[in-house]
Amino acid sequence: MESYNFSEIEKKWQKKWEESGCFHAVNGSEKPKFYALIEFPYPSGQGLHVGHPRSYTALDIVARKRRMQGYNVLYPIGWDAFGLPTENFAIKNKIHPKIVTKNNIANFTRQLKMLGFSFDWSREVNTTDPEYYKWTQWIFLQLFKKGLAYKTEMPINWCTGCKVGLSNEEVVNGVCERCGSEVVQRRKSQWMLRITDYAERLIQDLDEVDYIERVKTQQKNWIGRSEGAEVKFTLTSGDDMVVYTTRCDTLFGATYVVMAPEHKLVEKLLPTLENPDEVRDYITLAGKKSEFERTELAKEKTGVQLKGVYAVNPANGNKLPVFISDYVLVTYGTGAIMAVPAHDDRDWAFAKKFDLPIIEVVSGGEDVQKEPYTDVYKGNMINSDFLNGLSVKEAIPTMISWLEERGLGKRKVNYKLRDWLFSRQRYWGEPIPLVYCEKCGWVPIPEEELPLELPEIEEFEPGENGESPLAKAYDWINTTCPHCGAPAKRETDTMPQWAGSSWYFLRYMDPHNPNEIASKEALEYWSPVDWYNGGMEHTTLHLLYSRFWHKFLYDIGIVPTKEPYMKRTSHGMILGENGEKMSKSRNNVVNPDEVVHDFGADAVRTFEMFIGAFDQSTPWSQDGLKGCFKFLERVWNLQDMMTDEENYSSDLESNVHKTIKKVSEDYERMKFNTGIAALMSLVNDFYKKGAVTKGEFLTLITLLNPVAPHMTEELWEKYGKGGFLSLAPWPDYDEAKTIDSEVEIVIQINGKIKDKMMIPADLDKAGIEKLIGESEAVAKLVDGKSIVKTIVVPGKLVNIVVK
RNA sequence: GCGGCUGUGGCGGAAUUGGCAGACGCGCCAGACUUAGGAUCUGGUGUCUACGACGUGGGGGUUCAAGUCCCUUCAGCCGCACCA
Repeated sequence: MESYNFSEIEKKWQKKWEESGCFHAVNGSEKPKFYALIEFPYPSGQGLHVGHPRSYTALDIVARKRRMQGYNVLYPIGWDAFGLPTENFAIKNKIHPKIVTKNNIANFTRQLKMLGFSFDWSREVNTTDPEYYKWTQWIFLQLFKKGLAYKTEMPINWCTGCKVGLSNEEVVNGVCERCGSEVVQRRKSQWMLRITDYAERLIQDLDEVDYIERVKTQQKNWIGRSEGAEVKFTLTSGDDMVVYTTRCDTLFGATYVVMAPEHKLVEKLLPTLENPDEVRDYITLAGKKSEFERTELAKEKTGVQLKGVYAVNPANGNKLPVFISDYVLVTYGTGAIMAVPAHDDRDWAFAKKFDLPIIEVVSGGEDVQKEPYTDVYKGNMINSDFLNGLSVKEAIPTMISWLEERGLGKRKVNYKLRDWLFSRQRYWGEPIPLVYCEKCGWVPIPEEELPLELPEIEEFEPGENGESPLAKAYDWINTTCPHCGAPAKRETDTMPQWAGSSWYFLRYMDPHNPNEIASKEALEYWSPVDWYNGGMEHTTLHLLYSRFWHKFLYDIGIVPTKEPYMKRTSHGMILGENGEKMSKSRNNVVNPDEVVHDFGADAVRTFEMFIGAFDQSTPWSQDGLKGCFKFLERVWNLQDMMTDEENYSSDLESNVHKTIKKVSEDYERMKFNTGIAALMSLVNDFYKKGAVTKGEFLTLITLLNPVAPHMTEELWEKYGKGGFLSLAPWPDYDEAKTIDSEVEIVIQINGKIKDKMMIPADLDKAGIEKLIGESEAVAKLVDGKSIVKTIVVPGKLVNIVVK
């Protein structure tokens, strides 16, 4: 027997799989479908990270197993290739981003193929391919036509390094998520998508899908639904000021009101105030601060009273002072609040600083002059007129009804979610397919003109004034209005990277269709994605955005399901050997090329699955990888002790059936580490015995195939039943044979283990008790003490409680 | 501050419904085979004051029985962060 030459074997089978097209999914098949999806990678210049194969191998195992179980499996791959790193690299090195992307994709392709994933490469998509982004643009046009895309001037987060507007999500601790430069506020006209219209459905429909709980929680937290009420306060100036509150039960405890500095009413009131200059100064100051600074300085509350005006508390007619303060956000609720310092931390801090009254209206706390009492739904109402004595839970609806009857307020649901900033002043993104005409306004380009391709330009740098690089492509910009024919200009902003990844899973279903996103039949057959695995870092934004687009496509009759993904799981990170996150600066990066070269793809795949619990972060270990390589070698070397016997041997039969069951279940539950451990145990059993039957060996390599496909294909070719092992049937097990006839039970005295005993597995409680009663060993253990009681757990243990 | 996750041998980690803590792997120790071994095979390996006792971050509780359930506390990681 020749030794295990993994590099030769792996090349051989990768070639055979590719040439045969055995992993291609079939449209219009009679078989049941299974659609497994991994997050398509961003082809960065650094090449594959060892984290990528963790996710890809996991779903590869599930996909391969399902294929062997007779499913028509779609396991596709593609490239999320627009985006800033490529563009920045292009600018720095004066290479066209198109070329950079092409090179990076070539490298990623090589690396992915080297790892032997059963991707259907014939369906590869690339978000930067005009034939792909044609449909990204098409979806945008439908959003525009339905009024879900709109342009508005608004303060944006401006990255001083990338010179690009960022969404809130892309600003981390006041700096750009990508380049780390300072982010400042700027006003700019931007395209927005009305994701907020879908907020409620994005929460509600989570009930219909099988996402791991923490993903659902994160989606819900991000959308941030809150139930409360809008309450109208009339000002002494005669104006109405509406506040939003979730605690309208505390209305009697309101001792002042606050508006955001940007609130429209402030501007209006300014001329009538006693202190307009002071107020104006404060507004200017607040406007200069970035959102980060405003939140960063949260400890110290600031604000200015609008002198000369008061707000009338609708509950009791009290006149309350009116403030502006930047602790109130203009973007949430109504941009104005009623302050109840006794029962809100922020209001309390503000009241203390400005020496405002603090009135307790909910009992149950300590002295509210010393600290606010903020527990929700606890305590009873006091100092609150008709609410007195009610619990908080009762008081809220009572107050809302009272307000509604008098036209002073109404029930209101608010969301933290804001509309999606969809414009980027960048070159390397999908052009927004709209034209601005002086007469007609924003006009969509005719669908038959899609794709609107990116113009070829020389300079990709964004302008200092924040203009898109496309603004310099004069020939491209200047066009005619599709509506009236007058001279018009194209939109020069491009779409964010999220755009192409919001619908790519649909394109895989029918990737070469020139007429539609995908054919109706393909969408009907493949939708929804059965199982989507990806990183926790994408569980808020990418998932939310793509669910939003999918719901929109559902609404306009394109896709057949409300939700795109039936099941979502997440993998943990692979850390450096020192337990820290892998990074160049920490010098702990593991290069997939090197480890595959040294130990082979099968060993790397096996190790990445064996390394630890799939959803948990775990450090890399070169020794652990070696151990998995050794395991594969032990499987390979079993050839030497293999007999011709086709059946399982009688002494190991039960073991084999148990292993089939365990491995089948563990792969489905993503407990790959314990599944592989079971295979290792079985191999150890063969070694202990010094023999393995051919039947046992073939079952072993079939179970191992999804994890280590190359080596097992090679062994199947030598000993198996012909064809690809990857397409051979998954082994069955006989439930009856997984059950032992005799089991070992534990004898405990007062909960301490004293002895063990083999008994027939089907013995019931009474039978066991009888057996124990007759046992001399047990009698010795009890030794004259009186038995208080005996607990019998069939098949597990007997606990004798003695005195 | 809010939300979520995690604490188990020297290390990575196992342990359906409370029922033998430490599966499997690494590392380490010993033996076999070897000219040799950073190869391979076999055996051992939680701790201790060791025929017994103690052990799942700490403290308390429920139970015949707790890594698992309850209360409390500490530490670390991740996400959000003035959202009224």
